[in-house]
Amino acid sequence: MNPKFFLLPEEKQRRILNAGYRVFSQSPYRKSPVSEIAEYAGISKALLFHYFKNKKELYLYLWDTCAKTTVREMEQSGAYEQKDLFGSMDSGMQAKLRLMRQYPDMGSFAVRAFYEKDPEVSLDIQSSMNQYLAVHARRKLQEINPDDFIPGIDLEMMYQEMYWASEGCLWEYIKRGDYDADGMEKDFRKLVDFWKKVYLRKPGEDGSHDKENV
Amino acid sequence: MNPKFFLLPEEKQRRILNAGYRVFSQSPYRKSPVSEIAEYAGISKALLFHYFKNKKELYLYLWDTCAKTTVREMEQSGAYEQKDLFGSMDSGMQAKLRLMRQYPDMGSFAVRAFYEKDPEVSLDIQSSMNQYLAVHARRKLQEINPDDFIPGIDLEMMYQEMYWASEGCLWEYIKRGDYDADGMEKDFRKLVDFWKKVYLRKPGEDGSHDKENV
DNA sequence: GATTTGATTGACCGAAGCGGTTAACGGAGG
DNA sequence: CCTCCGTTAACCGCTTCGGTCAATCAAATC
Repeated sequence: MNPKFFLLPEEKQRRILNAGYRVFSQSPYRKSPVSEIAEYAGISKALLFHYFKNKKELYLYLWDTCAKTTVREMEQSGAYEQKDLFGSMDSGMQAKLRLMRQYPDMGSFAVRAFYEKDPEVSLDIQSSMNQYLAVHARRKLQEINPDDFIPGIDLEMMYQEMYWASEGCLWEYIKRGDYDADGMEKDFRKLVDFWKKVYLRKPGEDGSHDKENV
Repeated sequence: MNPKFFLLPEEKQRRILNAGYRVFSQSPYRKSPVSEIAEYAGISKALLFHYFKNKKELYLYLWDTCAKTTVREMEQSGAYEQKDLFGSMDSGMQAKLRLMRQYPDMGSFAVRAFYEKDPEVSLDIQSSMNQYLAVHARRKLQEINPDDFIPGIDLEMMYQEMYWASEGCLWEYIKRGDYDADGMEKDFRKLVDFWKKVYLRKPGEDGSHDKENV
């Protein structure tokens, strides 16, 4: 690709990225025309082909940038270091929302690209994905303290359930093309509050040792 | 449309429906070629145009059939009459799974069609949808008995949360193109069991009047 | 003011794909 | 042998595709 792309004003770069995410997230690779991307970005198709030598290079650049941006944002959020489970979920969601505010269609693009079947790009996607997965640390449910939660609860299931609910909540917006990050945040906050009330052990309940009961 | 379509063996009709759901669920209306549908269905494009006079008619027929089939299946499931909240959720999910076994892509098709923007079909979709919504009864959370659940819980939020979690669980399969209805059912069952343990009031807890404590 | 330079684009190319039609095929029934 | 009818390959005119290129234009340089 043409290195002059990086000399463009940041806002113009982002406009091009977002146009690409948008178009590629709505149709499979083969049915996503470059001309449509150029139109969304507000530039001519010829200029887009001036920065990227062909459609495939543009697509793979989008994929790579999307992965890198996500990893960076997640690491900066501190979601991985946090001890508190709810705090870590909150940090993760904050990062997700920050991404969505800058790149509304990046998430949908990532899902679609990950499951893309077109032989022209699928191999490159998969191999670069494996690379990222190798670096990316696995989740770490084992570090939480079971005594914090109501007795007898299946923690694995609880975590799974919380994950599904937050995904379902987000999808509610995404599937109708609504990018209201503030609305999502509000809904998510309500979810977390609800979880805390339901899952966390109430002080003074039949724990083996309740030292704090002021 | 050609009434001879209905004289076709049922399995062939279903193959055509499924081919249509599949293709139209993966790209927007305009980018979903009829030829591809014919290929999936295992017939020639000419024959498809023999049954449906054009692409639009085929699309709207799919939409209409999808709506009718869903409504029928939901009504038969008894999900609307059930008093027990979990029982009603279970019936609903059973119906959903039965549909998915027969028409794997119908759900994705319905979502995509509902949000379709193409002026050639969007008006017809919207107006027929309003028709269905007028008939379809609204949810009825008010009928459940708050005393069955742990005290102080926000029932509205609980219902919302359960809905999101089940949607998120399903989406986990759908987004990766996996139609394993058995797997979905197993996951969903585990969800319901988890909910029952967490949300239902344990006998002997501090209710205002615990008459049953044998 | 003339000239160079580099970003940007309208117009274009051959190829492919689109929705839709038609003439012909082929097998079953009379 | 002919007739019917479900079925299709081949075709049509048109649009759209990925990609190219010569021309445009404004700013920098002389």
